[in-house]
Amino acid sequence: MGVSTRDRILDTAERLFAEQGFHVATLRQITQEAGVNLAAVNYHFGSKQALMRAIFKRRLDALNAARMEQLEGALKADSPELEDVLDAFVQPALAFTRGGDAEGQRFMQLLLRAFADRDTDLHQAMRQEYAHVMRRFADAIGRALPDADTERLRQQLDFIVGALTLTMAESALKDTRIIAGELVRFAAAGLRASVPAEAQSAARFPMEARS
Amino acid sequence: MGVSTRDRILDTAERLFAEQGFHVATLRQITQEAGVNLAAVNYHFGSKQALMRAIFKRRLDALNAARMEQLEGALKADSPELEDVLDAFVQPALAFTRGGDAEGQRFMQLLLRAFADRDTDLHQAMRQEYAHVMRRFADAIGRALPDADTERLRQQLDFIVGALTLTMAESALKDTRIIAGELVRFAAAGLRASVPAEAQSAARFPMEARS
DNA sequence: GTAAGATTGAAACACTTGTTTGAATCAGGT
DNA sequence: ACCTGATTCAAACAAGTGTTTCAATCTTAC
Repeated sequence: MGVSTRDRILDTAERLFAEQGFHVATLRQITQEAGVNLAAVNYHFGSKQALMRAIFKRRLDALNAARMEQLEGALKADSPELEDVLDAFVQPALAFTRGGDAEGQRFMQLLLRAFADRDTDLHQAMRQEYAHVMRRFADAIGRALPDADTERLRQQLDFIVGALTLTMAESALKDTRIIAGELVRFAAAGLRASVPAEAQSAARFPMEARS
Repeated sequence: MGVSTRDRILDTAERLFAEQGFHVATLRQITQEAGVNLAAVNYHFGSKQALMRAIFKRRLDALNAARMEQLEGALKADSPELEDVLDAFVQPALAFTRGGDAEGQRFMQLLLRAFADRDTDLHQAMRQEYAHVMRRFADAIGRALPDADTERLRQQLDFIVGALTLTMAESALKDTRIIAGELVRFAAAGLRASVPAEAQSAARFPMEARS
């Protein structure tokens, strides 16, 4: 049978929130395009805000789970490869749903809006859910680059999040895969450059003291 | 003498739009905090939308002008230094107004919202104004890295825009200067990595330290 | 089959929004 | 002083918002 009312609302609202923003997309538009009654949103979710939270939770949980799973694979090795760690962060962002890349990009647009909306509870909730995963990835990158400064890694991870979110949300759909690969290379070089050159060579050739 | 009604509206609306977003900040709140009459907005600007456009024009013109001026200085040299070009892009973003960094950060928040608002005329206008400057910077980076692929440079510049906009909009105010420096280093390494190694060493020693 | 609960439906509610109006006030020139 | 246009002001307007209400309908279990 057809999808439940609840799911139809979730899908349609996600699309319209991403396209138009939370305050521009109205409940009347959402319920009309979803083919459900206006009151259904308040019945199933309680409020428009709660609907937004439900949308976010559904996607963010899936995204984080996919990231953690791929990260675990990358960390199997004794000294994980930096590019594999970055792949685990970037790749799931564009194909973490059964619906293919389109849904992934749509959620990136939503995520970008959430980043822009400081001082909202949604922003806080997202940052909080993000924080856990970010810490794990910062640790993983630290294992791939043992001599890097941890605090700086955290900072640079924010750069990567910004580059990923904005380019994924904005780029043409067909380019996302290529862009993801480019971003991994770009970020890997940026991260490696922050490790002091002496430390890198000193680790490999401990006897050689360079000026 | 007090500031004109028009300017008071401009300043207050810019702050509230950045803090709360275009649709959440109401004309009644703006005019009340600015200490002017409600109808003053429509009298001086025509509409709420037109007010937003005026705010954007004022800042974006100033930002672009500051960037182009600093870029011109960096391009004085025969072979411009990559870090100087990136500085010309990043530094004006956080201190391009007489009011200091706070206004700069506030506009970065506004810019982030504009990026998130695809399909609006404001987004289109911003991208269009941005496009010109971006092309100039892509060219300048191309001069600093003669063997780099132009198309890829354009792409990587988008990474930098994303990293800059999101981190500047989000970070604590006092950290912006440090972050800007970090971003320049991070981006320079990422850009250099996309140039084939053989081409690099053939050109010169690219790793020379920078203060 | 029928009672109980979950879900849908149409309508109304209370409120806020951006905008417009027309009179009152101000500024500057002659 | 006086006129003319620019600006400010309080009030109203029309439209749209999220939410609530309560009856109608559909599900499910006994």
